[in-house]
Amino acid sequence: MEIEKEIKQNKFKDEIHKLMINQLFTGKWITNLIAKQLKPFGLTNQQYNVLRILRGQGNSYISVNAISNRMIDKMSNVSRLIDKLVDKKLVERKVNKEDRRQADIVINQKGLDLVKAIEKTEDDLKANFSSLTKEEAKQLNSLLDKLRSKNL
Amino acid sequence: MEIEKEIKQNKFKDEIHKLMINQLFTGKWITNLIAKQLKPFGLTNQQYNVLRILRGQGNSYISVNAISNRMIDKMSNVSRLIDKLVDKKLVERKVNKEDRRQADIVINQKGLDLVKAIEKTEDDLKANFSSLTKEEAKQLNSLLDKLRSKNL
DNA sequence: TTACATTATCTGTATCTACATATATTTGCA
DNA sequence: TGCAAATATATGTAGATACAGATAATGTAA
Repeated sequence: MEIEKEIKQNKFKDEIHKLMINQLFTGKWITNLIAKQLKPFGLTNQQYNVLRILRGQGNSYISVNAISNRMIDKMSNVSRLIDKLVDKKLVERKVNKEDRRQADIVINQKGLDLVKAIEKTEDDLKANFSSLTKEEAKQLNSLLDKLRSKNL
Repeated sequence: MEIEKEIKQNKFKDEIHKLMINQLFTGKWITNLIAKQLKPFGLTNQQYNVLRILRGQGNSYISVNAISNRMIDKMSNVSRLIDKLVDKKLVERKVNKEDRRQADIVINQKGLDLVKAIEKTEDDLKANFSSLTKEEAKQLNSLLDKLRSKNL
């Protein structure tokens, strides 16, 4: 549906204004789709994001700060996010030997299994994006990248 | 910056996967820009969204439900959002005469003044989007609309 | 080596959010 | 009419989030 109908607004001040709204709306739309996908697994979007980052590290440990830099949503309290994952016994945390300020985080087998199980539902999620051709998706990606590139 | 660099991920499973991440990231980016714009005025993004919807109604009252339908983020607790705006004396709420279940909301002069003051800072916000031509913005808008249109 | 700045993480707090449920009112129909 | 269903909004609760500041360890320079 066109953004005008989604939020019942029939005119925008200009194309940029419309783009902002459209972008916010679409971002929220995807966030909700993912939240629905994750709900049966008891994970929030951010927790899942962290688990996938950790899986990308394989067996090697990674600091809280490094996780934060890789997150889609670079929020301030990755600590408490890790707390939750530790509580759920999906990841392990220990103090770094060389730098005792630093926490070393690693995903464990239970965490890996969970990520794998969630990925089995990826097709259902992707079905929501079938309206674009691969070429259009590519074009959209490059426009989004360009949008964020301030050339002031 | 390309999304790969923003989140330090050098490959994505496919174009759709990349698009999801890119979209989420860009949505968050805009949300944060707006939050920063609004901070000096003591409003959250959602509160501002409601104020603008109310301004669009002029002097006529509008129900909580109708506000919710027009919001970018159709959250469940518009009631408490209105509470905040009433506390700040920016809007007024009264019971509808014909249907006593319904709350009638209207923006007042202080609310209108605040919206106007915020709009004076719009140019600063828009400067962040100067990297796209009007034509590209249009193209992006139509791709986003198409993205959300499930053709299953 | 001691003091100060820096870095990495954690915690306190207020607020926001999602979800379920409650309350109040109105509608529709037997 | 009277009563169940539907509707509109509000509230309770657990958890998430943003922001400021605390804590602890490390780096650095006199």
